[in-house]
Amino acid sequence: MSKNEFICDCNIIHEDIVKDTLSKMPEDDLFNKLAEFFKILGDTTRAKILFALDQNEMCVCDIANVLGMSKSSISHQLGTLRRMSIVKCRREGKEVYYTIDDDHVKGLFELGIEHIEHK
Amino acid sequence: MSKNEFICDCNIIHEDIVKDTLSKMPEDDLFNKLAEFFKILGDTTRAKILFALDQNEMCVCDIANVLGMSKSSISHQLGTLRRMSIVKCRREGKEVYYTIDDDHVKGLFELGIEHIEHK
DNA sequence: TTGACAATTGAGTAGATATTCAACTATAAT
DNA sequence: ATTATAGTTGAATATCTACTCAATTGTCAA
Repeated sequence: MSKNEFICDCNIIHEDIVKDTLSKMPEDDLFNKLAEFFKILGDTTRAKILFALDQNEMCVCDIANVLGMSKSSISHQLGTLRRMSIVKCRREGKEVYYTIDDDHVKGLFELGIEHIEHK
Repeated sequence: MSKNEFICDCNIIHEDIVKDTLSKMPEDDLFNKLAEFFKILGDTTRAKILFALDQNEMCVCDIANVLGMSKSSISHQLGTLRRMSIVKCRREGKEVYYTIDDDHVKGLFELGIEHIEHK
């Protein structure tokens, strides 16, 4: 009597396949972290910000102008990217300059573009 | 007088940097497609489904049991994955069997896990 | 110190989306 | 034909999240 019987509304059809798959499934924590990571690029604005920062280090106003969006919305997004350690920033006078702080972002872009081109 | 003046609420601070970045930005369409692609793995349920299907071809009920979720919610997610050509299915009697139909999904998982481990 | 501008932040809002529920289709077995 | 099971689908709901707006902080210059 598996735990799933209380949550799931249907029968197991191939016991062996289900058992095998279950034995290979990583723990929930990994999937949560994975999903959190992919959500980062799963938003047009963040994708643009990161692509732009991959070209040049930039301050908030300049990023806002590149994307044609409000300073506030850009700052909010940069905040979430900062909290996730995807970007880092340094203050220089009145401006705050942002750069990418994660080596895997570029790889993600490349895979994503490959996917789009091959479909 | 750029188009952005009407949308953006702040001044360009480094004209040269902004111009350079703008010249390197791909068109919106690419970012929309990229974001759409990354959203796929940006959800715990879909990430689990795809990981599971990467282990074994499976029917809907078996997937539901592996994840401990309802048949309906799994079917809904499989529907969106199908519409995006990320998975494909074949019917065999009463069951419908799903497999992954995109070569880049595995690469995404690997990059994602790498990111998590190196942080 | 005062004014101006860059940036951040919290609250509120509107739009997106994942799950549930119920109805429905498809197939197989009796 | 009827019944049972696998799967799909649409509508409703509840949650999440991106942006706006307004207020605030930090820094520089006069």
